[in-house]
Amino acid sequence: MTESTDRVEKVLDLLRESGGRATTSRRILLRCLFDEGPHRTAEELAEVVQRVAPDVHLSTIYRNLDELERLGVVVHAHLGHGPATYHLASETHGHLVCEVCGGTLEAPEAFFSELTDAAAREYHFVIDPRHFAVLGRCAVCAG
Amino acid sequence: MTESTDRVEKVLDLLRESGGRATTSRRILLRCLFDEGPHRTAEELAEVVQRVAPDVHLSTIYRNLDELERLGVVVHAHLGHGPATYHLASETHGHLVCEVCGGTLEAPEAFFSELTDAAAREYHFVIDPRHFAVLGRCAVCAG
DNA sequence: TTCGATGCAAATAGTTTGCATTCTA
DNA sequence: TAGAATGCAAACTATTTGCATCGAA
Repeated sequence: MTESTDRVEKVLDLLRESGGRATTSRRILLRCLFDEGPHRTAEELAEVVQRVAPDVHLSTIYRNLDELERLGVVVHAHLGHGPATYHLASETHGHLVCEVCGGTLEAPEAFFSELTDAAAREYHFVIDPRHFAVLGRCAVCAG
Repeated sequence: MTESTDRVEKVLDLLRESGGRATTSRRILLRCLFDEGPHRTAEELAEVVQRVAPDVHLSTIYRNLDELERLGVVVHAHLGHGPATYHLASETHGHLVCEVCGGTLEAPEAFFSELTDAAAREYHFVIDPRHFAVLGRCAVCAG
């Protein structure tokens, strides 16, 4: 708890340094991001934050997530058809999402290195494997 | 022209065989799909169709595209943040989309074969490289 | 003449924005 | 006390749906 509080305050310092302000909603949101698992949608995060501070509006969550993304603290990814999910930039990985059951597998960035190399070689294209999901069928649904 | 008309009629036959009907809007939509380039959003397709038949509604385009996808004639892909794009199932390929300029590169399915093999080997996951775009930065924007 | 397809309006999901108010630095 | 952040309502984009009507088989 104390450890994650430290990390929260560190990000709030970062926020202040860039001309921003440390607010209650940001403090609570950051604690959620540090304490809870990844792959949370803005709506899910809002729900968790609202258990502590019911007045924090969903649009504030969106605005805060945008700001934190601008600072490089969080990133968002699109996993399939639904809403975007947000997680800490430090927990960086790619996603394999099942089109059938919606299940998500995390794959380390190294897993994409061959594709990344090939794209650079053949297309001079720099792949960012974190921002999108690779779709397909998981072991169970592929049968 | 005659050639694409033949192909259109072939799909309309398929539609009839599955209990559906050959309608004007479907005939025009199919001609657009066969004649125009790939990566067209429902809205773009509606616009092209409406040049010929102004009364065809966007919701009809969506319903027709759904039906054609169910029959395996077209597929849709999500290229980054915007709307989905539709193209013929016969023109199957993956997409590299630049996060900065939005430019799209098509890559043959073979380009993803190493990743596909690795996913099968390590996660028993069957990748479908066509349904989602791989994001990153193109040669120019990575500069 | 039946039942699938359509046009239209309205609903929906996810996200963004304008604006008056509140609160941090 | 200046200006950043917020709450709220409303706009917005992409898509879906309900329903009366129309049209293909």
